[in-house]
Amino acid sequence: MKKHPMTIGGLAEFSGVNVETIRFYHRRGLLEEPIKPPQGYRRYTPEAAQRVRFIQRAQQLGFTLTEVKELLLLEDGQSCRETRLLAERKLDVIEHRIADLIRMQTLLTGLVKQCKNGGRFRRCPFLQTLSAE
Amino acid sequence: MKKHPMTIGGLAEFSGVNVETIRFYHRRGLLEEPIKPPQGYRRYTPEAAQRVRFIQRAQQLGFTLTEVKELLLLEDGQSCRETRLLAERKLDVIEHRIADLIRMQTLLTGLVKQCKNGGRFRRCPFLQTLSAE
DNA sequence: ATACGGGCCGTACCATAGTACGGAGTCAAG
DNA sequence: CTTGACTCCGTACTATGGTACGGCCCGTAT
Repeated sequence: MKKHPMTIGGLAEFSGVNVETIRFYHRRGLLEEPIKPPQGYRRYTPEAAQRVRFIQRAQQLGFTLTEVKELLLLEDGQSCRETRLLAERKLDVIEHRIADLIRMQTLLTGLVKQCKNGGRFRRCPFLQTLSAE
Repeated sequence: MKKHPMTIGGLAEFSGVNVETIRFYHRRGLLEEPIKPPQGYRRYTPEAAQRVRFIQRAQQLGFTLTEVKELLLLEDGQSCRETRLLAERKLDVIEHRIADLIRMQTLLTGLVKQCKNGGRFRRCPFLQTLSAE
């Protein structure tokens, strides 16, 4: 861990993100701008690094930055019920996405199989399917 | 079916897309611009509608417009082998995406369950997990 | 005291797949 | 022959999650 009134570069490096990403999070209201002397450099406490980690984890779970912002608000209030609702909605979205992808996977697998079986002199079954009436 | 030297609006309506989308496909080189008297209106044959359908189906299978363009080129040559390679690569991507989503789903489901079991007086387990060191 | 690396800021840009806009021209019906 | 709907075109804007740039300022080590 860097010695801790870290500069933006230190925080970025420690968090494994780009400096611009930190600035972007400030703009998006995901990360509070640390107190900073006018015309001076921002100095980050370890809490900022914790916030960034929070954001990264939430993103890994499929939350958009807009939703992460909501989660961060909820975090301050520790509203478990609302948090759960957010998570359940996200779970629905994820389940739909999985179902869509599995449908694609099934169709694609079938088409690829047809291609493999097809002789060199038939039209490509894949392209035929895409073109069909 | 509309009577067929269709205008762009007719094609769009028939295909269930926006007029601007058709124009966008022209710009992207996905749809050939039909012959048209200079200063006149574009007139589309049913082949154009078929192309649009091709694009839509390929998109439903998870191909990006850039890939759809490749598929359209392949279609003209009917190169089954290359088409299959494209499809197999896409299948890989889809499988990875499914695996990622299932990982998210598992984690989220677990966290939601913890929230349900948790009492009113503990910190929200979900938020706690996101914040953890 | 000065060099130089890093931070400051606003703004523009990336990919993706379109959508919207506005002023001018065209086409067809009445 | 006029009206109204449609089309033309280039350009700008949408959402998403950042990345890049450039001119200037700051801070620290030498």
